[in-house]
Amino acid sequence: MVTIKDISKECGVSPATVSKALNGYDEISPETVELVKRTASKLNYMPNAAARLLKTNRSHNIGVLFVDDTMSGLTHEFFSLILNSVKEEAEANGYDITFISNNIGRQKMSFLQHCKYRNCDGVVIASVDFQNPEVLELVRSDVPVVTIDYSFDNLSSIVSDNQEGSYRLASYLAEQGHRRIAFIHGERTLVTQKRIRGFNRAMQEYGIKTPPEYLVEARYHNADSVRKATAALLDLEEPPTAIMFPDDFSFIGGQTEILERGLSIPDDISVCGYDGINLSKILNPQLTTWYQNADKIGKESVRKLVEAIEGTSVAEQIMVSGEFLSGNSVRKWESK
Amino acid sequence: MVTIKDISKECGVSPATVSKALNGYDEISPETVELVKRTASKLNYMPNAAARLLKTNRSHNIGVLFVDDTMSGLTHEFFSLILNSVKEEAEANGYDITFISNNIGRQKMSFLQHCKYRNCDGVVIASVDFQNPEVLELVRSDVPVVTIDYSFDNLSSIVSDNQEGSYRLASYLAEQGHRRIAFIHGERTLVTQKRIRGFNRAMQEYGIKTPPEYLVEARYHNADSVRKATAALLDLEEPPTAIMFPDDFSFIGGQTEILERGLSIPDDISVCGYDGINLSKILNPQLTTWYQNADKIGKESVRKLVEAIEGTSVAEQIMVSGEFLSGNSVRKWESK
DNA sequence: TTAATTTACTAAAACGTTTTCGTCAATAGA
DNA sequence: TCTATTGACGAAAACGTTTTAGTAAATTAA
Repeated sequence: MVTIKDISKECGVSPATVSKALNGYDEISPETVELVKRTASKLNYMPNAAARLLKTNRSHNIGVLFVDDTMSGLTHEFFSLILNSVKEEAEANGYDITFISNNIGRQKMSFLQHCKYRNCDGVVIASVDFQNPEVLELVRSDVPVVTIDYSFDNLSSIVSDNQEGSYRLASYLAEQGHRRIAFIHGERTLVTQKRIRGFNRAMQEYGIKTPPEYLVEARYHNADSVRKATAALLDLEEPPTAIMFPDDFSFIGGQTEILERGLSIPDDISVCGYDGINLSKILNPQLTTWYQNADKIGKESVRKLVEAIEGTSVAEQIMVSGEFLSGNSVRKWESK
Repeated sequence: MVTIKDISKECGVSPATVSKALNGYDEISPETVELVKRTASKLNYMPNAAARLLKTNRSHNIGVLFVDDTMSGLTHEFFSLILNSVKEEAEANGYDITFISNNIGRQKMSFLQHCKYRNCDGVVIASVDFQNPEVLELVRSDVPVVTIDYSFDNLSSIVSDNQEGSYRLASYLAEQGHRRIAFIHGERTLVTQKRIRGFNRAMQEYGIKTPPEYLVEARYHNADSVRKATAALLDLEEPPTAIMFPDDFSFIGGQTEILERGLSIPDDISVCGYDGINLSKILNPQLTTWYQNADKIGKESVRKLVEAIEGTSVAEQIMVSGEFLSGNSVRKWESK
């Protein structure tokens, strides 16, 4: 391993000078800087992140806390997209990312402990149970934190405009003439509440009375659970003519149920999803859905986090807007 | 930050003793060990990974090198599954994972340099271009490496049984009476070659002559490209009665083409995928496919890597077997 | 000319561990 | 009883950086 000392010997200057030359201090003469940099690259020098961290207390590492137990974290396309975007933006800023978990080796440690252990400069939190005591401990600690789709006081957060999304989808269905619109929503998180609010607002604006049976809970990203919810809706005496699904992926569960009953989309029943992931575009029929800008969500959260780490950033709640994606899964409904 | 010194003061012993007590050296009396451990947890002590690394040269960090440019790395369900499994097995062994990239901050650095910078104890490589000079540099370096689905001499590798997979799928189609079987395969990587070999072997065993047009190249995980390949097959004078697709996800592209031509699966045409990801199970009709044990692939690669890091492991090529997943996408074909 | 400032550099401490080599007492062996 | 061994611990160096507080020479100011 080639160290600063090797360079200092090769150049005939002190290690301190090498360090300063490499880090752009202005008290080193241009010729020395030049010499040091050249020999550094000649020797293929790489600074040792650990040694640097030990002195500076900056690891250039940001922690990522995504889903704990539900397991669908890395395989959930929407979150994969966010993760990917977080990774890229972090790297662009000179940071690596570390997954924060709470069982490393045989030793149980809390999320916060894991962060301290790895000296994370900050953490991006998404898709976890925000009531979890360990998450709260982390949030309230001195580690800079940015949350996605959930907001704490005094902390920056990036939220997708969930209310707008479901509002627009529901409005669209109403505009197409549907009056019996059901909404299969996910578990009752904050995100879900926003979406329900958006749905309700649309219903109200179009003067549509929605029977309570039309609002049914299922599990995000879970085709089975959504299939059952769909079945329940289709079994109603007055089944809906349009269904809004919790997300694009789980919609496929509903689709299965619909097709197996000999119904067709969109002739017999109109549907829309949520997320606007790749999958939604290649399904047949192409799914009408709401695109969430995962890329922007990821980038913005890293941007805010780096601000929080490096400077004095003021806590801010950033709303990332989405986009209506029209497919072929909704048809005009003629009122009788 | 609470350090070993704090504990040593609290206990009235030297830092050396604390370190030894905490790390289970046998030269410390049981009472002292007990005392040290108790005060450590009382003070909520966490060792500083960087300081430890500096002395021991072990970061307890393993690098993960997945896809560079193609971008479909984290959003590719199959690789997500491997990544997830790698992460879990790593954590179970006391390691964190770090994504290896070659542009961190504004500074361009090679994969190897990134590994050195972060002091990765070892690296798992998958789904990259194994001819890439930077990848080769890493592979040939002194950093322990395990590769997935590609083998180098003197290095451990974990490979999925690709030949067997496509052999079994093709055989199944033949057994169902199909004689015009096409294979849309991915880019010509080693994996693809194995799959083609498996396919050919089955054709040979069943005495089926496959015209060259029946073997067509498309891009993995790319619905568009696969759709075009499908169109080409259906445009043939003698179109196939069964098509094997490169993977479950991209099959959807083919499905779109098939449905748009008014054909139905499996009545008019039989299909099968590859991977056996979640998606394949919820599609309608359920896809006949080959399940690759991503979980095992991930776990085994970490197991071998940890062996390579910690002890003297002998380089070994581990074959992970898959499983035939029968769906409803193939029908018996009556020969005329 | 002398004093003050600037320029370009260095010595050395520090970050939090681990580990080698002692040391000193207590115990065992002869 | 005297020596050899064992047990339990500590001092201090080391890992590779960064950074503070210098210092000596060169330059400028008075």
